[in-house]
Amino acid sequence: MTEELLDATDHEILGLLREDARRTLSDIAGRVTLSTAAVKRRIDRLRETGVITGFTVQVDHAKLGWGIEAFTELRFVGNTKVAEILRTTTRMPEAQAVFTIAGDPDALVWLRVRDMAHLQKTIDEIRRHHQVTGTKTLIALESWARGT
Amino acid sequence: MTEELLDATDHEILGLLREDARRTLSDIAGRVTLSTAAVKRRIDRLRETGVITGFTVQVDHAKLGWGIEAFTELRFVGNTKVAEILRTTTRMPEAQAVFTIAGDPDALVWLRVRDMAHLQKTIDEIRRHHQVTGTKTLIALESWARGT
DNA sequence: TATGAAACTGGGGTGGC
DNA sequence: GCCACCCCAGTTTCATA
Repeated sequence: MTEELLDATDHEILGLLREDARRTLSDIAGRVTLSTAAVKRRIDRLRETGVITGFTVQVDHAKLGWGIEAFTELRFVGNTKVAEILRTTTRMPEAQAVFTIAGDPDALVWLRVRDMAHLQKTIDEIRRHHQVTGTKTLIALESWARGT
Repeated sequence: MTEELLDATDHEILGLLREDARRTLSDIAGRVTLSTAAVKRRIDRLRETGVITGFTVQVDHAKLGWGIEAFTELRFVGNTKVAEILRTTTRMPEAQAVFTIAGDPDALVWLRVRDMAHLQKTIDEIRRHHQVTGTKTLIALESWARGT
């Protein structure tokens, strides 16, 4: 992993795909001045080497009725296992991302919920699954995420 | 927005596309027992109504050499405008997401960087752009995000 | 208003250069 | 890396309940 896997053209292609993963090969080829076959080979290689891990849709969660975003900082008793935290929280549909932290707090969970009652229920559920000594929840006023 | 926009089949289709946005129409059609034309119409409608906002690739940032994730909590002087925070941070390639918060801290920035020196530089840059009274940075040991 | 069947079109897969 | 071919996915149309 010390050697550089990608050249400038690969990065260009990655950028174009991040903007719109459904671009056709010829569209990309035109923009990076390569042939479609060449572009295809590069994309295939990006997938094989694991740089590209998949393709998804971007969804407007507010339109689905999940309009509230929050962060919950978690503090645990000393012997709680990091893997355990990830395992239980990642199963919750409300969890968008989970980070285990070096320091205080011990973990950070990005939540997306329908309303405040739902948020309350979700935090309670997290507390129930772990030996949580304390939580602090930050409610987002506005948010932005790369690629939306 | 009070009425339910989507039925069960729409949610099913959304779920399939989130797993893999490059599924063919006939693949989806087979799984939800509809014709390709019907599936296409539903996906088109999801795009028109803004539920689906786009299609992207999922990238393994560690493979690109951006292996470190961190959160920076920001505190500002009273008169700092929320819009201003979003505007400047979202331009930084290191920022993955930005949240303005009701309470303390005032904002939360999810960063992805190459190494500790890069993290330091990035935090410095954020501080330079705002009337920041304080920052606290949490470095992630492990992370998980929905759809990876 | 939503569906399914079928015809049309254009992009992706492949192999030769 | 380029070009040309073929096939299939995506799209459109139309009849239907």
